[in-house]
Amino acid sequence: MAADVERPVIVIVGPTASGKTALAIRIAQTHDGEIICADSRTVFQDMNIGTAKPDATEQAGVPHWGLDLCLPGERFTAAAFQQYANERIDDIRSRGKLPIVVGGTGLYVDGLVYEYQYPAEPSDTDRNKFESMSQDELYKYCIDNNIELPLNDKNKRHLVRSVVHQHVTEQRREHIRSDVLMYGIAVDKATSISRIATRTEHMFDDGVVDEAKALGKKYGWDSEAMSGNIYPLLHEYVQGERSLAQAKEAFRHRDWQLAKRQMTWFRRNPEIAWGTVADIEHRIEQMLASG
RNA sequence: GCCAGAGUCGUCUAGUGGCAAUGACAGGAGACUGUAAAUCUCCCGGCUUCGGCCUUCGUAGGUUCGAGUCCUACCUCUGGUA
Repeated sequence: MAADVERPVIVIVGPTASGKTALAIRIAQTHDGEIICADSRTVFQDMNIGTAKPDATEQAGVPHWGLDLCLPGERFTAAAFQQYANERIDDIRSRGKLPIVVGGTGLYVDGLVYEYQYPAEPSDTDRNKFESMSQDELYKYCIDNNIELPLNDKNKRHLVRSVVHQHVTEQRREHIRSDVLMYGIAVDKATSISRIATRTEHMFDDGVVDEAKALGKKYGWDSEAMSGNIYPLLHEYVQGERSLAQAKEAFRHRDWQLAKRQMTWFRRNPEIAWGTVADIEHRIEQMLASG
């Protein structure tokens, strides 16, 4: 047991299309590892091509966790991910394997790595009540009930949080799990854009459009899970509001914007060791060899 | 050739005498603790001792205290027409 605890949790982050998955798989293959995906979209079943979820052959025999955990339309939260990931880590270690967390969802990664203390969740009806209120109403509710406003009081989701967990203020990122090693894949703009372009073509060839159509039909285009970057524009394409070329262009653009937002999140994290895929692979190899 | 209309910040766009000039998109920075590929905040002509200063709305003139807005000419584009 003690020996297991010594094994680090390797966390690999990076923007979309940076090559994290392939890197993680290589590490896992050579070091008897198992992958936990920290991704808020691949948790959904049926969303495969559009989320760049690795399929069975791509997984190359490496166990992947965190995929297909729920149905689009179901609620899957950062807190749920934290709990799930911790269970997986414990399980993987108990079997003597190396846990590798791979993620593009900053909140999921932070929740796990900084051990966010999620306050007790109120009943669904309470939460639903507040979520059905408008931003203005929530703002007023805070004022009227003397509830501390969030930093960003125009952000509905943050307002809901303030109302639901009145006055709960957390210590922000004060400590990090001691058993975690974080690596970030740094990609320059030109490379990122060209990788995204290539992947976009592959996704269209693989049938993202048909997949999106099926998803729209089955779960509704307005489903929260379908709010992800690419689906609204695919919806427009399916309805004939834009040409294939325009759809692809918009697709690449949205993906690139996502990549930038992801980087904004990761950049602030001082624990991340940045480098190219080769750099990181090398460093991880060395660390594992000496450790 | 003539008649009409149009030329505004990277793009589209508001603006008919008080404007560094509307909105959107793009771009940049940032936030983020229960759906985060979400949602939201700030910046976005230049300079600034932050009070301002300078340069801008096709080009060149003109009228006016004052012009993106009015007048003249020219250039370009779009419709119409011997």
